[in-house]
Amino acid sequence: MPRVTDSYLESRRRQIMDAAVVCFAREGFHRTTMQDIVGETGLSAGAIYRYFPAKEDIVAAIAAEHHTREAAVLSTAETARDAGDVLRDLAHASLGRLADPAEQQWRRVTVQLWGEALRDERVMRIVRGGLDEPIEIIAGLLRRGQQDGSVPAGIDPVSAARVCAAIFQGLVLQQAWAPELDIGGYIGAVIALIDRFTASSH
Amino acid sequence: MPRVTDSYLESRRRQIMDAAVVCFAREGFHRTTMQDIVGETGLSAGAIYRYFPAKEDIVAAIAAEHHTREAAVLSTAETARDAGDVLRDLAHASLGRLADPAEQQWRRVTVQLWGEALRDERVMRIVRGGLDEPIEIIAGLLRRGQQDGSVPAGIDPVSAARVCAAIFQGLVLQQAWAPELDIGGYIGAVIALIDRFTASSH
Amino acid sequence: MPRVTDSYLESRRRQIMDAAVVCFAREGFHRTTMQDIVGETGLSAGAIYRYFPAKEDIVAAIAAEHHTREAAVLSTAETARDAGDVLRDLAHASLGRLADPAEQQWRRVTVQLWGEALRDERVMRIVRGGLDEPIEIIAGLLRRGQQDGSVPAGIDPVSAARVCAAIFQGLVLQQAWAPELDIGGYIGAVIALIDRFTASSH
Amino acid sequence: MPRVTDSYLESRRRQIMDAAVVCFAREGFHRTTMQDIVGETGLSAGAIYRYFPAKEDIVAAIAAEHHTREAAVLSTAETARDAGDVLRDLAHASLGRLADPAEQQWRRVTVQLWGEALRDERVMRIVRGGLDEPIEIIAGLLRRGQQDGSVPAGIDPVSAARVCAAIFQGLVLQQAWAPELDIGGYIGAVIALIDRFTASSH
DNA sequence: CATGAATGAGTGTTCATTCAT
DNA sequence: GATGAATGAACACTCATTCAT
Repeated sequence: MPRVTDSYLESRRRQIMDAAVVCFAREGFHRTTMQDIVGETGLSAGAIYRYFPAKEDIVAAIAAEHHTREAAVLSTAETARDAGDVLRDLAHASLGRLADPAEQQWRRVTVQLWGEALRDERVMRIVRGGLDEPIEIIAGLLRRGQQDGSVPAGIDPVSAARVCAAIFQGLVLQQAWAPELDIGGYIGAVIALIDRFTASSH
Repeated sequence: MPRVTDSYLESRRRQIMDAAVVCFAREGFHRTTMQDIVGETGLSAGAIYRYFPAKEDIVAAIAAEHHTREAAVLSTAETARDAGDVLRDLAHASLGRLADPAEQQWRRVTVQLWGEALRDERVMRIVRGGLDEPIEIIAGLLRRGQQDGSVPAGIDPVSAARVCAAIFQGLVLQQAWAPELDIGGYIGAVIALIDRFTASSH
Repeated sequence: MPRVTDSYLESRRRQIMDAAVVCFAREGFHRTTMQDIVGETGLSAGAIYRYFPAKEDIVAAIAAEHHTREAAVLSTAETARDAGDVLRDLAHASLGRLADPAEQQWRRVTVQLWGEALRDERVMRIVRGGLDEPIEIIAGLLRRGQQDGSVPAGIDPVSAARVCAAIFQGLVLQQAWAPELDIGGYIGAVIALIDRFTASSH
Repeated sequence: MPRVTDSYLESRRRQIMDAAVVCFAREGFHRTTMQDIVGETGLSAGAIYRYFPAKEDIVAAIAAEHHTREAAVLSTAETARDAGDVLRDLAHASLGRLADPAEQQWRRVTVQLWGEALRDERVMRIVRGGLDEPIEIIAGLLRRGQQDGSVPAGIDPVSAARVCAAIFQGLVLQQAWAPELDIGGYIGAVIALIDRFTASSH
């Protein structure tokens, strides 16, 4: 089966990562054995090691992909529009995405990556990138908002951005625990918060 | 008429749990071996099994203790004072507690418990209790606030309470990842949010 | 079974090493699996790892014991007697020992250790010690013999000692390959060589 | 009418065997993977299996080539010249060859073949041939020497021939372990031994 | 009652070999 | 004919748990 196209190789990687996500979501990283992944992919043990040198590398690859996906959402925020509008868009985009049932497994994996980051330097780097970049972007946004008066002065923009990130992270966690959670309501509450916070004073 | 006093037994449990927290914070649940805990306690393997029938039970016991501690903070919220004041107190109490460096290890363990809850029904029950009770209390608080007009109507109190919980959870996570994080600034931002949100309109 | 005497522990080590020698002699280091050793000892896999952290450590321990045994033979040579007499004693002692059928397995293991030394620094150190020490002793002996005239001058004592070592090593190898080899005849030839070499001139 | 010439096929075999010798000398038979050989040859895994049905066959082929080379040296001994002279020539030829640094890798492989012979019947046959033939030749030589009086009577010629073989084997081993060894000195000592042993009685 | 040596199923990983392309 | 991706049995080693002492 040699002399194979790059896209073939890439699709094998996908296959393994997808299977791993299924397993990790179901059993956690540590309770998932390579045999579980082997079973889920339909490949052989050896085949998997052709694409990933170790189990940890599958975890890291998943974390990295995760990060890439999440970063895509932020690109909408880079505009120079009104801070409140951008925050509202961001809330809808990032929180709204969690309503997609197809993403359910990712949520469970995300929560585990949070813990894994504490043990695995590589995962930490990836996962912190997924936190630090949004914080920076939102802090910049708030700073600009403070300059044009749409955001209250006297607040540390980075801390406020951390609160925004927390609102996202907390929802990820809560939804991982209770998938039936009312995301629309949650978004509504967040929007109300933003409205109040960035309310143009009369 | 027990051969040894209850307090003796309890202190042994403490000793094991404390050692386990040290190990779990350092290496994670799954990378921590019973031998690690044995080494950290100075007890024998057999002795530990006298107090906990299985490794998972140590995890569960730690989760339960965790929950108990956290619940204590909430007791201050049960008063009938002004919603904004209670929220501010709660923010100071619950977030401020994270500034205590002695609690650092717990934070790392907490993040892991979040992931463990997804796999262990017992841990899930405990850990969700630690989320659902605060949500209920805060939702009640907001409901009362909406009645007396100090909280904007038209917001789902439970969703808003979830946002409050998220603000706490997100900080726990962010601090586990970066212990040097500026908690004072974070609290400031949260207080500003509460101020705006519960601002007495007039 | 805890609180066990040192001699108990020591006898377990022996048991494992003896079993390993049987396996290594039969199948070689690399073709011997830990399961083979488990089967031969009657112990469990885990038990073996309590005494030796890795398979390589069993090999190293065997090499070390080997070396100790061999070194014992040399102690007879340290006397200040006539060089020829000492060489003859040494030939009888070291070569004669190979006639013991109980040592048969060791021979096969020895030959494998020779190759293993090329890959394993630890084994090399041990195994070279088993060569360098005898060479030094015999070279000293020959040097003294040259001074008192019982050994021909004009020969490099270290090189001659290497030849002596080779005569031993070669027999080990040849006997490993053909256990039925006539050791008595071999010793006879060696003794004749020594006689001629150290012939009292008159 | 082969599609490719025999010499092409033969040169492919050479290429593989040369690469294998490099790998075997570096890592030993068992630690060398087929991938190592693939990497060293630049051929594909499949290609190698066209020339050698199994890894063991590469080892066997190397052993056979080894034997062929060594046997060539012996051809000089078949003359009917004086036993002492032939032995001296043989010593120079066979031991002197070891001084060639280009042969260094072979020495390391040889020592491993010795151990491998104990496990692999095919290797044993080849490698024992490399011992038995010289022994036979030298024993014959000594026997003739005993008849014409140039070699002391009363010594078993086969045993003495074994000692000669041992002197060669021991040097191979010692040099594999310490390539910087003084071969000239060693040959000097051997020649001195032969001189004494075959000294024309007068 | 405490101990810690023993257990053994299970783990992640390797690698000689095959065979679809 | 050549390729190299795939195979999968086998490997060294781990570790939660037990129980003889």
